[in-house]
Amino acid sequence: MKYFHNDIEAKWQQYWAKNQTFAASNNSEKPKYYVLDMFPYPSGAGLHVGHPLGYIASDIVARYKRHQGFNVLHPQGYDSFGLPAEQYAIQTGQHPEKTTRENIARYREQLDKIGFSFDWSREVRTSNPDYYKHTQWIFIQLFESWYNNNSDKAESICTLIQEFEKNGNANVNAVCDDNIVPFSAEDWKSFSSEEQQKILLQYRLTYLAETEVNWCPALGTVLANDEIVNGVSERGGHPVIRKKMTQWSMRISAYAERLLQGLETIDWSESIKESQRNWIGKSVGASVTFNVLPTSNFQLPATIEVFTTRPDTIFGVTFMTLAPEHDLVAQITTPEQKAAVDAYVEATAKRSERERMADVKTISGVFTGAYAEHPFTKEPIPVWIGDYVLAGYGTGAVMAVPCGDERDYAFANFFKGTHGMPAIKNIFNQDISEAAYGEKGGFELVDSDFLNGLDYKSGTKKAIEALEKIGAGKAKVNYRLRDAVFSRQRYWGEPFPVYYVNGLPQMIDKKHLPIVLPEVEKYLPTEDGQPPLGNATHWAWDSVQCSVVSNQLIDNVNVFPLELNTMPGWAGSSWYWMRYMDAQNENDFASEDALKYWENVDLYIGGSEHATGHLLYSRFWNKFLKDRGFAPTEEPFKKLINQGMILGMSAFVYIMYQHVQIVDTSELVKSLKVNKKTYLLSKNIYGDLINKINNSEIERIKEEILNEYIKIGVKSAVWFDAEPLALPIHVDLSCINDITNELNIEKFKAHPLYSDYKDAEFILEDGKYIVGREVEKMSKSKYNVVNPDDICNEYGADTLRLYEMFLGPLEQAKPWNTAGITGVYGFLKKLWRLYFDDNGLNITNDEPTADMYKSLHKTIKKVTEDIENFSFNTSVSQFMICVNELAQQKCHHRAILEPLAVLVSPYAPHIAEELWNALGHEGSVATVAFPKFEEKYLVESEKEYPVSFNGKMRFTIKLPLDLTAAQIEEIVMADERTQNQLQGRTPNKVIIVPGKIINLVG
RNA sequence: GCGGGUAUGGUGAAAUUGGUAGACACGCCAGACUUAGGAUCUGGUGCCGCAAGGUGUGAAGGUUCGAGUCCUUUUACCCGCACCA
Repeated sequence: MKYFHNDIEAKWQQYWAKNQTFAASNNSEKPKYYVLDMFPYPSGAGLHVGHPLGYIASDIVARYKRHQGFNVLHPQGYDSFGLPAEQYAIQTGQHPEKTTRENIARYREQLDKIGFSFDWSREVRTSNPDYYKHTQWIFIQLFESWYNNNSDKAESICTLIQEFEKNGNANVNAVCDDNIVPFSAEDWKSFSSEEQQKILLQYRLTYLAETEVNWCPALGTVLANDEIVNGVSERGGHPVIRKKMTQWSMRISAYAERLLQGLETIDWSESIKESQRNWIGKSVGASVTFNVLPTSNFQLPATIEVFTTRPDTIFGVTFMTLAPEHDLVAQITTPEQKAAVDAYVEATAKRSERERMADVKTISGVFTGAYAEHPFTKEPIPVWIGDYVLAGYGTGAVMAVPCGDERDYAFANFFKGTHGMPAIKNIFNQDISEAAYGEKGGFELVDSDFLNGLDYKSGTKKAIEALEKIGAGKAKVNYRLRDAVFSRQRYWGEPFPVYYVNGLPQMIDKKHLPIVLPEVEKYLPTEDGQPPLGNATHWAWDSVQCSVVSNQLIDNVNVFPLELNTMPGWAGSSWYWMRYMDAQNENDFASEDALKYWENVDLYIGGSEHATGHLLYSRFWNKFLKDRGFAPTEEPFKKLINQGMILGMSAFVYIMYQHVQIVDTSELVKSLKVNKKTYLLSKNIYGDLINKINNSEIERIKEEILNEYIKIGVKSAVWFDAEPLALPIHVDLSCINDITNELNIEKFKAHPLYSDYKDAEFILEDGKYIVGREVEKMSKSKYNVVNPDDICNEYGADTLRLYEMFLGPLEQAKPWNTAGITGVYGFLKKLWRLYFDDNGLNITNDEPTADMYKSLHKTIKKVTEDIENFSFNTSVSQFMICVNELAQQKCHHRAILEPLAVLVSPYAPHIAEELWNALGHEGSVATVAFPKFEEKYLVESEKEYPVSFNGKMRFTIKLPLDLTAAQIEEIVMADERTQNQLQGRTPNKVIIVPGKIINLVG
């Protein structure tokens, strides 16, 4: 009986689906285990072999845990709102819902083929109204909450209103907007409802505010900081500019410290934790206020607040610098400097974020003409503006201490001797003639009044105390983490459950959710620049009927306009793991019982590209929901593993055209295109060509080409080698033999992509056309994509699963090479032959030999340890060793092969089910107890000792393990091979570690 | 610049945590069988050398009886962040 993977796999996939084998129960006596994959965005391209890598690993863990007696939750779903479907809709007019649905169907088909043990009854789709109704609800909760620094958690906005009514805002210690105006309880009560709403917006965890946002004109939307990479949009690489807009924001900054501290409690890779720490960007220092001295045009009292990590250098302040966008710039600039300052501010505004970033080395700035007063010395300090100071960090202003800061140093030197730039003050007992002294140690403060003689630590402490005493500053912790912009001017996203009364946002009550995405004719922004939802004709809120009605009914009395923005891509993915716990719940995002039972994710596997975005926002929402009593734990993902990328092996052919540049003996002939013929060079011929090696084929082609030129009238042409002669182009993998790297010329010529080369001449080596190979990222445009469906059809899902694991450590990037797959395929066939011969089942009930038990138990031990350590590649090796040994031992013994079938089932579930059934068992192997390792089968009585001389292994000697070191020494010294090695010498030292090694020194 | 990571045969990689470097595979070489297949099986395969032997984990030092593993210095590549005050 042969191993037919196709029949077996189809059969068991149907069985699992029909019997709901992997449906998790929410009421179980078993301990719970929650294994989660980062759910995919269903793109039109479908899956390639890189995508399932993490899913296979998590599936192995899920299946293993079931064997270990856990109630396992292993769900899957789709992050189905997003830009690509919408861009496609804009181009084709096709509704994104339709393309998304089709893409999901294709994904599902591909996933099913690989035999994952997902509980599909819990599938989620973020674009499904049944799902986003809860996303909208969470948004409302954020709106109805504020962050109380005293309790260090989010609280209902009601508690804030009560406090306002009782005591005004004097005692409120909240994370809120900067420009809070103090008011009393009486004030609050006297405010109109609208005034009260405006004040509350300054405290809410999601708030509407005019802020500087990243606007991407090409995508027609704003983007969050994590959606911008190197100054351009992450999706599509379009430029991004700064723009002031009224947008929804999430007060994630309230959670900065908890997001940072929480990292200490979770089992994530150090690099991801570092990324998050970096993104949060905590710095400890002080805020210092400087009074601005009056000038002819500016008399009002004003202060500049700065943040510094070096309050100890306060006496080194030589000047101050404001960001060009700083609010005070316009007010304090003197008439004499106005023209220069205006010009500079304008020029800076024009430069894109990217230009400003690319151009870090150029120093620029202008003196405002104004002076601030040093808090201690009362000396006037000139105030400059410069674009090296970022408006978005700290207060957008710095106290410049050139002797201790590289950038201040460079700035001071650049403007040295110009109006408004004093000489650098040095407050370190260090030489700063060449560079600033940036270290936080190894110095003593000088010329620093009461700080003289102190170091960084004590100087900082004393400076802060002194600043507090005179009311000019205080200790402060600053975070780089900014509040996250939450509005997108796009169609394909969650609508906000928000309508506007007099421009003030009102939440729609929970019982009217979901607010369903309206139909629009066009997915583009409206002509007057409104987001795509501005095209909807049925998009107004009737606050009496409590339903969405036609825009024509808007009267701003009962019927109001609805929000036109939609939520960003990360809204739906910031809580989805909780929905899986109770995916069918219609009233709540999940029931209390379900949340309490499943708690959080035990193992989360996904790509490292989500290091800052998804993982930070998810932790934020989880913490918020925890504060408000809706989420069970402080951190959502206990352990995180990032799978490495599977890279493609691109193939290349090398084209040589005839339109190369050649030199006429009398004049230069520029890129004459003869265009008669194209040559395709085999890999090594191309190599010879670029290495300028004489090769008769190349010489022949050169001559042919030269002859063509001569035919069109070029006299006595010679080859000009400096020109690029040939270039590589990607060739589709379907046209090559993966093992021999030989091009199938017939297939290549027939391939629609390469019709241009039908008449090309193929320059072969040894009668073959060999393609070049290179490791690159797997992508459609590089024609190096390997489809898992093809692998499943040819070798089977079990082979695919084993091979993906066998490639190397899960977290490491590694190239895919289909050629190697025959190794694991052969292993499965060999495994099969332990159970079956040509006549069918071939199993004996005889007692196995000690060797057979040893092979089995060695494997049980290794595989168990490997799964616990997520070292899946080494278990596959161990399976191979085991099967090789058992084949050698002619093992057909039930007592060995029964546990072996269970052992391989997490990795190769289909064949395991088939073997388990062939052995006479009913039903699925999925929850059969995992074999237990027993030490007794591995106990050895002898050991093959390596015998080394001066650390070099010379021979081995087999000795009983119960010998003492002295006995071993005696036997080894008596051995003639020892005497050969020693040649009469006596070793100075004999090192014997029983059970390990023997080493003779001297 | 800062932070994280990686480096071992022709290739993917292993190494019980300081104890026989290269397990397991791919590829390659040789052979058996054959319905001549990209099947199956056997043996070999780090490099130099006919061999004895030498040499070998990016490089250079060090600790140790013994180092891929620990320490110091250094190089290359990958990933993140980047005028963060």
